[in-house]
Amino acid sequence: MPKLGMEPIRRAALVKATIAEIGAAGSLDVSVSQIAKRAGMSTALAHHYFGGKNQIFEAAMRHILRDYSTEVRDALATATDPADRARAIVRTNFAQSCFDTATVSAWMAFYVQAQTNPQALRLLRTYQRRLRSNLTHALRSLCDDPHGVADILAALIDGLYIRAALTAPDENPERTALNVLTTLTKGAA
Amino acid sequence: MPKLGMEPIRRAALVKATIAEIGAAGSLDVSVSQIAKRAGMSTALAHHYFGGKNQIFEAAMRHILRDYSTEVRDALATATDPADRARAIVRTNFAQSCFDTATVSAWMAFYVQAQTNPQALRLLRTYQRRLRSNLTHALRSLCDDPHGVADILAALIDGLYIRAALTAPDENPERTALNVLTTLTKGAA
Amino acid sequence: MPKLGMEPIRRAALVKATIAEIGAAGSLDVSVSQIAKRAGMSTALAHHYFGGKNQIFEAAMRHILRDYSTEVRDALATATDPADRARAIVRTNFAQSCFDTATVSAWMAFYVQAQTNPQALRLLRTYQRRLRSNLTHALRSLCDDPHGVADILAALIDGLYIRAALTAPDENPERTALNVLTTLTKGAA
Amino acid sequence: MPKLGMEPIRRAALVKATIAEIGAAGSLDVSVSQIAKRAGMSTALAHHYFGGKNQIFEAAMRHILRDYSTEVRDALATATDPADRARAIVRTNFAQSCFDTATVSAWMAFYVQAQTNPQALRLLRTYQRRLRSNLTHALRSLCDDPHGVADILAALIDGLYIRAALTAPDENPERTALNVLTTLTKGAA
DNA sequence: AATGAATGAGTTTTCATTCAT
DNA sequence: GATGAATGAAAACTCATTCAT
Repeated sequence: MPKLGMEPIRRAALVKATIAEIGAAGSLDVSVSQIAKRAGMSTALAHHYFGGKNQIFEAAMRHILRDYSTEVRDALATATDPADRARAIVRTNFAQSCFDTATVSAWMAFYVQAQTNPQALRLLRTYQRRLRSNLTHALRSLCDDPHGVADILAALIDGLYIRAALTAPDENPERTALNVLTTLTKGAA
Repeated sequence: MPKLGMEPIRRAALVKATIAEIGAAGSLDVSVSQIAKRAGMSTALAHHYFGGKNQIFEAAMRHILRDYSTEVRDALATATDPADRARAIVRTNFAQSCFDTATVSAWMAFYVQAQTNPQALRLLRTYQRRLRSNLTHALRSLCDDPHGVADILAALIDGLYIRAALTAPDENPERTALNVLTTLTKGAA
Repeated sequence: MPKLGMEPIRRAALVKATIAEIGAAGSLDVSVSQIAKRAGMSTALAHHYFGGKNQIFEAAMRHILRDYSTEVRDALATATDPADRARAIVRTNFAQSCFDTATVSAWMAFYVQAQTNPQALRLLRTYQRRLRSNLTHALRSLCDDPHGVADILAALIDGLYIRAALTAPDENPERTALNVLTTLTKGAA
Repeated sequence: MPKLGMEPIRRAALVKATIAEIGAAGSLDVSVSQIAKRAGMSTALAHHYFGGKNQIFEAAMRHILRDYSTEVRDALATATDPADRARAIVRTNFAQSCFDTATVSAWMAFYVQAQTNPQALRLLRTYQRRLRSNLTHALRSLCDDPHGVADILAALIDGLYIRAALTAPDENPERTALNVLTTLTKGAA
């Protein structure tokens, strides 16, 4: 009895398995074989549904970004005023989920991939554009140069994140970022 | 044709070739075979002089960090007052040499490696400690909380660097960083 | 051309090829590549089915021991009284099949491997335990110290085998062993 | 100042190192590089003095056999009557020195090599001929068939040695062999 | 007498991918 | 829809051997 409509289920399973394996390996050095095994299917099927290893990875990356976007949107939805919106964006970027081994690995892999894989570069740009746009919007009424301050905060968030994720897990990057937010908005936030 | 004392020459050639290959590949997915060929020798000799692939990579990473450290030291040597020292540090981090394809790739590879390779993590920490220490020292007389400001600036530098290197080559990260430096030191810088 | 259920076929082919190669080489200095070629498949497939070189060897060793055990069992089945059983055991150990080049090589390789490979040591011990137990059982009613005589006969069999296999192919080790058997059982056998 | 007459010193050092390495490895899987390092010289020199790996091994084998022969000769020299001579030969074959890891490994390696290396086969035959001849001589006045009994004892010694060396280090092979000697000489020994 | 330099050929092992069923 | 079978290509690494010095 051939099952119908398996495609989305299989694809989701593979994406999930890919992220898990990346997390376990700490890098993209993960074989299709490992992914397929974790997803409970043959490598041939993985290829059938995605066409190749790169496409599996791309789907996983997209998935991670989509998750991230959803979290940001949810956080923004509960915020009541501009200052709150700005703080919510900052907080989302340092939520526990962002420090999952798999997420960290995927993020670092993004940076590597972006140098050679146009698809990955596009995704990374999408993320950065969205972050900047969200921040600019929130800062509009809080300071004179929302664009400029958004650029600063966005870079600061990335820099603090890398340090916290890789080399300084004990620090409190969220507080630091919020402090800078306050400073750059002259307390308006 | 000198036949003795080849070891340092070969090692240097391999390190140089490694960095070049990393730059060309945009990642650490580079084989000893490629490196050895570019360095003009057999893979056997590469293994003979370094013992293994990892050690070749480590030597290359150390080389990059040493170059970076030298540039910082030189820049600091020409600075005349604290504010100048702080600005010099910032500028060095956005010098042209930092945006060589090979350097960018190595830097991103660092982030990936740091998650699983203790040696790489140690090197990354060394870099970050040094940057923070240099900044703190320069900021001592320029603001109330030199440690805190140094942390912010260090993270900001990393974040701006990644963006400039990967996704926004046209912007002027140096100016942005210098502006923040001025703001956080209340113009004292 | 059957395409399913190849695993047992391939494994058997590899074991057979391994024994043949060991025989041809006269030692365990045999590459997976040689084995796979003789078995008519790629090295990748050999690894796929066995996991690694050591496991291929282990399977081959087990196969040889299993063959030997079968021969002993068959010989014992046709014996009618204790004395006959004892003589059957001795004869089996000097049967033509024991002097196949491949078998001899595998046996000598066993001795070498036993020094460092616990798996090989275990197999060797299994063989020796079985031989001793079979002999003891057969000798029970034939002499006062079946255990002691079994130990002597077992060692004698091994010693005579090595000499016949390696350095004295013309002698008649079987007769010598049977003579000792007669002497030590005071003619009861 | 080129040293003269180094050849015998170097050769002896290499032979000693070879035996030590074989003992450490438990097999002949020992590289010239390891041997040369242990002997304190370059691989090139090892080749210079011996011509190749096989010749180094052969020299090591010859050395082991020479040592063994010396021990037998010394033991025979102190014996006073035929029975004592026979017992001395047996004892020498189970002396502590015969159970050194290196000696055991070399001995097992002999068996393997004898199958393909004529040189090794010749050495092995020399050992066996000598053992048989020594035993026959000692047994001449102790039993009716000294040749036959010598063959039995020689094989028994080898068989007991292998078992003691590889799989049953706790047993007392010497006593067993001496018992058989007594039996086969009807107590004359 | 001695060695550092160098390599070609070979080792085991892994993997993305294809295909017949 | 799903998979076992199969492989070519490549990876890292090792080693006996040669040669110029």
